[in-house]
Amino acid sequence: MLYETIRIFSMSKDNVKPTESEMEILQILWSRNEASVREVHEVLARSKEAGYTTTLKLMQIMYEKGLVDRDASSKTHIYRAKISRDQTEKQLVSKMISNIFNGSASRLVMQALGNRTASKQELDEIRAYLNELENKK
Amino acid sequence: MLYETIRIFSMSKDNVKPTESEMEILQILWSRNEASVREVHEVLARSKEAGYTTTLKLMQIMYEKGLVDRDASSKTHIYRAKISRDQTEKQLVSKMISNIFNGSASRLVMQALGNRTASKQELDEIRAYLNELENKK
DNA sequence: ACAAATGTACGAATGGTTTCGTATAATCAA
DNA sequence: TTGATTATACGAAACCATTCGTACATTTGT
Repeated sequence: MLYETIRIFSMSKDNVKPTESEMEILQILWSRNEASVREVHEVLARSKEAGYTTTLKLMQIMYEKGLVDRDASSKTHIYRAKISRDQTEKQLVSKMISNIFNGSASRLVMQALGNRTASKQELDEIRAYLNELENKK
Repeated sequence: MLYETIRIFSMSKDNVKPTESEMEILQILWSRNEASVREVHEVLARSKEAGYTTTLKLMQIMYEKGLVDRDASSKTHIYRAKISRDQTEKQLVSKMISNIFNGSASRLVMQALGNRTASKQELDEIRAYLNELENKK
Protein backbone atom coordinates (compact mmCIF):
# COMPACT_ATOMS: atom_id res chain seq x y z
CA MET A 1 0.00 0.00 0.00
CA LEU A 2 1.15 3.49 -0.64
CA TYR A 3 0.64 6.40 1.64
CA GLU A 4 1.28 9.92 0.70
CA THR A 5 1.07 13.21 2.49
CA ILE A 6 -0.53 15.87 0.46
CA ARG A 7 -0.61 19.51 1.38
CA ILE A 8 -3.40 21.15 -0.50
CA PHE A 9 -2.39 24.68 0.22
CA SER A 10 1.07 26.10 0.31
CA MET A 11 3.01 24.97 3.35
CA SER A 12 1.62 26.89 6.28
CA LYS A 13 3.97 29.39 7.86
CA ASP A 14 2.54 28.78 11.29
CA ASN A 15 5.76 27.83 12.92
CA VAL A 16 7.81 30.66 11.48
CA LYS A 17 9.10 32.86 14.22
CA PRO A 18 10.08 36.29 12.97
CA THR A 19 13.24 37.71 14.46
CA GLU A 20 13.23 40.97 16.36
CA SER A 21 14.23 43.06 13.39
CA GLU A 22 11.67 41.31 11.28
CA MET A 23 9.01 42.09 13.83
CA GLU A 24 9.90 45.77 13.68
CA ILE A 25 9.40 45.72 9.95
CA LEU A 26 6.20 43.72 10.19
CA GLN A 27 4.78 46.25 12.62
CA ILE A 28 5.29 48.95 10.06
CA LEU A 29 3.82 46.91 7.23
CA TRP A 30 0.80 46.00 9.32
CA SER A 31 0.19 49.59 10.25
CA ARG A 32 0.18 50.93 6.72
CA ASN A 33 -0.83 47.87 4.76
CA GLU A 34 1.91 48.26 2.19
CA ALA A 35 5.16 50.12 1.88
CA SER A 36 8.37 50.42 -0.07
CA VAL A 37 11.73 49.69 1.45
CA ARG A 38 12.39 53.41 1.61
CA GLU A 39 9.20 54.07 3.56
CA VAL A 40 9.88 51.28 5.99
CA HIS A 41 13.41 52.47 6.37
CA GLU A 42 12.35 56.00 7.14
CA VAL A 43 10.08 54.87 9.91
CA LEU A 44 12.79 52.65 11.34
CA ALA A 45 15.34 55.43 11.15
CA ARG A 46 13.22 57.57 13.44
CA SER A 47 13.85 55.25 16.34
CA LYS A 48 17.13 53.61 15.49
CA GLU A 49 20.33 53.88 13.58
CA ALA A 50 20.33 51.75 10.46
CA GLY A 51 21.68 51.85 6.94
CA TYR A 52 19.28 51.72 4.03
CA THR A 53 20.76 48.57 2.53
CA THR A 54 20.42 46.86 5.87
CA THR A 55 16.68 47.40 5.80
CA LEU A 56 16.60 46.35 2.17
CA LYS A 57 18.47 43.15 2.89
CA LEU A 58 16.22 42.31 5.79
CA MET A 59 13.14 42.74 3.68
CA GLN A 60 14.63 40.63 0.91
CA ILE A 61 15.29 37.87 3.39
CA MET A 62 11.77 38.18 4.73
CA TYR A 63 10.54 37.75 1.19
CA GLU A 64 12.59 34.58 0.76
CA LYS A 65 11.20 33.28 4.02
CA GLY A 66 7.67 34.00 2.93
CA LEU A 67 6.98 36.55 5.63
CA VAL A 68 6.13 39.24 3.13
CA ASP A 69 4.91 39.54 -0.42
CA ARG A 70 6.03 42.12 -2.89
CA ASP A 71 5.00 43.70 -6.09
CA ALA A 72 8.09 44.00 -8.24
CA SER A 73 6.42 45.32 -11.32
CA SER A 74 7.93 48.75 -10.99
CA LYS A 75 11.42 49.71 -10.00
CA THR A 76 10.44 50.41 -6.42
CA HIS A 77 9.14 47.18 -4.98
CA ILE A 78 6.07 47.39 -2.80
CA TYR A 79 5.90 45.08 0.19
CA ARG A 80 3.02 43.67 2.20
CA ALA A 81 2.99 41.45 5.23
CA LYS A 82 2.08 37.93 4.29
CA ILE A 83 1.46 36.67 7.80
CA SER A 84 -1.34 38.18 9.81
CA ARG A 85 -0.80 40.36 12.80
CA ASP A 86 -3.33 38.48 14.86
CA GLN A 87 -1.87 35.07 14.07
CA THR A 88 1.62 36.24 14.81
CA GLU A 89 0.66 37.82 18.10
CA LYS A 90 -1.21 34.70 19.10
CA GLN A 91 1.82 32.61 18.35
CA LEU A 92 4.24 34.75 20.27
CA VAL A 93 1.95 34.98 23.27
CA SER A 94 1.29 31.30 23.14
CA LYS A 95 4.99 30.57 23.06
CA MET A 96 5.59 32.84 25.98
CA ILE A 97 2.85 31.22 28.02
CA SER A 98 4.21 27.75 27.50
CA ASN A 99 7.90 28.61 27.75
CA ILE A 100 7.87 31.14 30.53
CA PHE A 101 4.64 30.73 32.44
CA ASN A 102 4.31 26.99 32.55
CA GLY A 103 1.21 27.04 30.44
CA SER A 104 -0.74 29.34 32.72
CA ALA A 105 -2.31 32.17 30.78
CA SER A 106 -3.46 33.84 33.95
CA ARG A 107 0.06 34.04 35.31
CA LEU A 108 1.03 35.96 32.21
CA VAL A 109 -2.00 38.20 32.57
CA MET A 110 -1.11 39.04 36.11
CA GLN A 111 2.48 39.82 35.26
CA ALA A 112 1.26 42.02 32.46
CA LEU A 113 -1.05 43.95 34.73
CA GLY A 114 0.97 43.99 37.91
CA ASN A 115 3.83 45.66 36.25
CA ARG A 116 2.56 48.72 34.58
CA THR A 117 -0.20 51.04 35.62
CA ALA A 118 -3.15 50.06 33.54
CA SER A 119 -5.73 52.80 33.45
CA LYS A 120 -9.20 52.31 34.90
CA GLN A 121 -10.48 52.26 31.38
CA GLU A 122 -8.15 49.48 30.44
CA LEU A 123 -9.15 47.47 33.46
CA ASP A 124 -12.80 47.91 32.55
CA GLU A 125 -12.15 46.77 29.04
CA ILE A 126 -10.53 43.66 30.33
CA ARG A 127 -13.43 42.98 32.67
CA ALA A 128 -15.84 43.30 29.80
CA TYR A 129 -13.73 40.92 27.83
CA LEU A 130 -13.70 38.40 30.66
CA ASN A 131 -17.48 38.45 30.83
CA GLU A 132 -17.72 38.01 27.13
CA LEU A 133 -15.47 35.00 27.29
CA GLU A 134 -17.49 33.44 30.02
CA ASN A 135 -20.79 33.91 28.23
CA LYS A 136 -19.51 32.19 25.17
CA LYS A 137 -19.23 28.93 27.04
CA MET B 1 35.53 69.87 39.00
CA LEU B 2 35.53 66.17 38.87
CA TYR B 3 32.52 64.03 38.35
CA GLU B 4 32.48 60.38 38.86
CA THR B 5 29.89 57.72 38.49
CA ILE B 6 29.87 55.34 41.33
CA ARG B 7 27.91 52.16 41.42
CA ILE B 8 27.48 51.13 44.98
CA PHE B 9 26.25 47.65 44.32
CA SER B 10 27.40 45.31 41.65
CA MET B 11 26.24 46.42 38.25
CA SER B 12 22.57 45.66 38.05
CA LYS B 13 21.60 42.92 35.66
CA ASP B 14 18.30 44.53 34.83
CA ASN B 15 18.87 44.80 31.14
CA VAL B 16 20.25 41.33 30.66
CA LYS B 17 18.05 39.34 28.35
CA PRO B 18 18.63 35.63 28.73
CA THR B 19 18.61 33.67 25.49
CA GLU B 20 16.08 30.93 24.92
CA SER B 21 18.40 28.15 26.01
CA GLU B 22 19.35 30.14 29.04
CA MET B 23 15.70 30.58 29.91
CA GLU B 24 15.18 26.84 29.78
CA ILE B 25 17.95 26.37 32.25
CA LEU B 26 16.76 29.19 34.48
CA GLN B 27 13.31 27.61 34.63
CA ILE B 28 14.84 24.48 36.01
CA LEU B 29 17.01 26.31 38.50
CA TRP B 30 14.07 28.38 39.70
CA SER B 31 11.92 25.33 40.15
CA ARG B 32 14.38 23.45 42.30
CA ASN B 33 16.36 26.27 43.79
CA GLU B 34 19.70 24.68 43.05
CA ALA B 35 21.05 21.97 40.82
CA SER B 36 24.15 20.42 39.33
CA VAL B 37 24.81 20.45 35.63
CA ARG B 38 23.89 16.78 35.52
CA GLU B 39 20.53 17.41 37.12
CA VAL B 40 19.73 20.28 34.82
CA HIS B 41 20.83 18.24 31.89
CA GLU B 42 18.63 15.33 32.79
CA VAL B 43 15.58 17.53 32.95
CA LEU B 44 16.43 19.14 29.64
CA ALA B 45 17.03 15.78 28.02
CA ARG B 46 13.47 14.77 28.77
CA SER B 47 12.15 17.31 26.33
CA LYS B 48 14.95 17.81 23.88
CA GLU B 49 18.03 16.32 22.34
CA ALA B 50 21.20 17.74 23.82
CA GLY B 51 24.69 16.63 24.72
CA TYR B 52 25.89 16.91 28.27
CA THR B 53 28.80 19.18 27.46
CA THR B 54 26.44 21.49 25.67
CA THR B 55 24.47 22.01 28.84
CA LEU B 56 27.69 22.38 30.77
CA LYS B 57 29.01 25.01 28.41
CA LEU B 58 25.77 26.95 28.52
CA MET B 59 25.81 27.03 32.28
CA GLN B 60 29.44 28.12 32.33
CA ILE B 61 28.60 30.98 30.02
CA MET B 62 25.64 31.89 32.19
CA TYR B 63 28.03 32.02 35.11
CA GLU B 64 30.35 34.35 33.25
CA LYS B 65 27.40 36.55 32.37
CA GLY B 66 26.28 36.67 35.97
CA LEU B 67 22.99 34.94 35.36
CA VAL B 68 23.79 32.19 37.83
CA ASP B 69 25.95 31.63 40.86
CA ARG B 70 27.75 28.45 41.66
CA ASP B 71 29.32 26.66 44.53
CA ALA B 72 32.52 25.14 43.23
CA SER B 73 33.77 23.80 46.52
CA SER B 74 33.24 20.21 45.56
CA LYS B 75 33.91 18.48 42.31
CA THR B 76 30.31 18.74 41.20
CA HIS B 77 29.47 22.42 41.02
CA ILE B 78 26.09 23.47 42.31
CA TYR B 79 24.28 26.22 40.47
CA ARG B 80 21.64 28.70 41.49
CA ALA B 81 19.83 31.36 39.53
CA LYS B 82 21.20 34.78 40.32
CA ILE B 83 18.41 36.76 38.69
CA SER B 84 14.92 36.51 40.07
CA ARG B 85 12.11 34.78 38.29
CA ASP B 86 9.73 37.63 38.94
CA GLN B 87 12.10 40.30 37.67
CA THR B 88 12.88 38.32 34.58
CA GLU B 89 9.24 37.63 33.79
CA LYS B 90 8.40 41.29 34.29
CA GLN B 91 11.12 42.27 31.90
CA LEU B 92 10.11 39.86 29.19
CA VAL B 93 6.46 40.77 29.46
CA SER B 94 7.30 44.42 29.49
CA LYS B 95 9.41 44.04 26.39
CA MET B 96 6.66 42.16 24.64
CA ILE B 97 4.09 44.82 25.50
CA SER B 98 6.18 47.61 24.11
CA ASN B 99 7.56 45.79 21.09
CA ILE B 100 4.54 43.84 19.97
CA PHE B 101 1.50 45.45 21.52
CA ASN B 102 2.30 49.11 21.13
CA GLY B 103 2.52 49.61 24.85
CA SER B 104 -0.98 48.38 25.55
CA ALA B 105 -1.00 45.85 28.35
CA SER B 106 -4.64 45.11 27.80
CA ARG B 107 -4.08 44.11 24.20
CA LEU B 108 -1.59 41.52 25.44
CA VAL B 109 -4.04 40.35 28.07
CA MET B 110 -6.74 39.84 25.51
CA GLN B 111 -4.49 37.93 23.18
CA ALA B 112 -3.44 35.79 26.09
CA LEU B 113 -7.00 34.99 27.03
CA GLY B 114 -8.60 34.85 23.62
CA ASN B 115 -6.32 32.17 22.50
CA ARG B 116 -6.47 29.40 24.97
CA THR B 117 -9.37 28.22 27.00
CA ALA B 118 -8.91 29.73 30.39
CA SER B 119 -10.94 27.92 33.01
CA LYS B 120 -13.70 29.66 34.94
CA GLN B 121 -11.46 29.52 37.93
CA GLU B 122 -8.69 31.28 36.11
CA LEU B 123 -11.03 33.97 34.90
CA ASP B 124 -12.24 34.51 38.46
CA GLU B 125 -8.72 34.79 39.70
CA ILE B 126 -8.03 37.44 37.17
CA ARG B 127 -11.17 39.33 38.10
CA ALA B 128 -10.15 39.29 41.72
CA TYR B 129 -6.77 40.57 40.72
CA LEU B 130 -8.31 43.40 38.72
CA ASN B 131 -10.34 44.51 41.72
CA GLU B 132 -7.31 44.38 43.91
CA LEU B 133 -5.41 46.55 41.49
CA GLU B 134 -8.19 49.08 41.38
CA ASN B 135 -8.51 49.36 45.11
CA LYS B 136 -4.85 50.08 45.51
CA LYS B 137 -5.23 53.36 43.69
C1' DA C 1 21.16 62.95 -23.71
C1' DC C 2 23.29 62.16 -19.66
C1' DA C 3 24.59 63.01 -14.87
C1' DA C 4 22.57 62.49 -10.42
C1' DA C 5 19.58 60.16 -7.69
C1' DT C 6 17.28 56.20 -6.42
C1' DG C 7 16.58 51.52 -6.52
C1' DT C 8 17.80 46.24 -6.21
C1' DA C 9 21.08 42.30 -5.79
C1' DC C 10 24.45 40.15 -3.53
C1' DG C 11 28.68 38.75 -1.17
C1' DA C 12 31.13 39.10 2.81
C1' DA C 13 32.27 40.56 7.56
C1' DT C 14 30.71 40.69 12.23
C1' DG C 15 28.89 39.18 16.41
C1' DG C 16 26.38 36.13 19.15
C1' DT C 17 24.39 31.44 20.40
C1' DT C 18 24.64 26.69 20.37
C1' DT C 19 26.89 22.36 19.76
C1' DC C 20 30.38 19.15 20.45
C1' DG C 21 35.03 16.88 20.71
C1' DT C 22 38.97 16.40 23.40
C1' DA C 23 42.01 17.11 27.36
C1' DT C 24 42.44 16.65 31.99
C1' DA C 25 41.25 16.32 36.95
C1' DA C 26 38.70 14.18 40.81
C1' DT C 27 36.14 10.41 42.67
C1' DC C 28 34.65 5.75 43.18
C1' DA C 29 34.61 0.82 43.32
C1' DA C 30 36.78 -3.67 42.86
C1' DT D 1 46.05 0.75 43.51
C1' DT D 2 44.25 1.30 39.36
C1' DG D 3 40.72 1.32 35.83
C1' DA D 4 36.12 3.16 35.09
C1' DT D 5 33.17 6.80 35.85
C1' DT D 6 31.92 11.44 36.41
C1' DA D 7 33.27 16.01 36.47
C1' DT D 8 35.10 20.66 34.47
C1' DA D 9 37.61 23.51 31.01
C1' DC D 10 38.15 25.03 26.70
C1' DG D 11 38.72 25.61 21.74
C1' DA D 12 36.60 25.34 17.52
C1' DA D 13 32.94 24.50 14.28
C1' DA D 14 28.28 25.39 12.75
C1' DC D 15 24.69 28.33 12.56
C1' DC D 16 21.98 32.50 12.31
C1' DA D 17 20.89 37.43 12.42
C1' DT D 18 22.50 41.74 11.31
C1' DT D 19 25.21 45.13 8.95
C1' DC D 20 27.35 47.18 5.17
C1' DG D 21 30.03 47.95 0.83
C1' DT D 22 29.88 47.63 -3.93
C1' DA D 23 28.09 46.58 -8.48
C1' DC D 24 24.74 47.41 -11.45
C1' DA D 25 20.00 48.85 -13.33
C1' DT D 26 16.36 52.26 -13.68
C1' DT D 27 14.40 56.67 -13.34
C1' DT D 28 14.42 61.64 -13.13
C1' DG D 29 15.60 66.40 -13.87
C1' DT D 30 18.06 69.72 -16.54
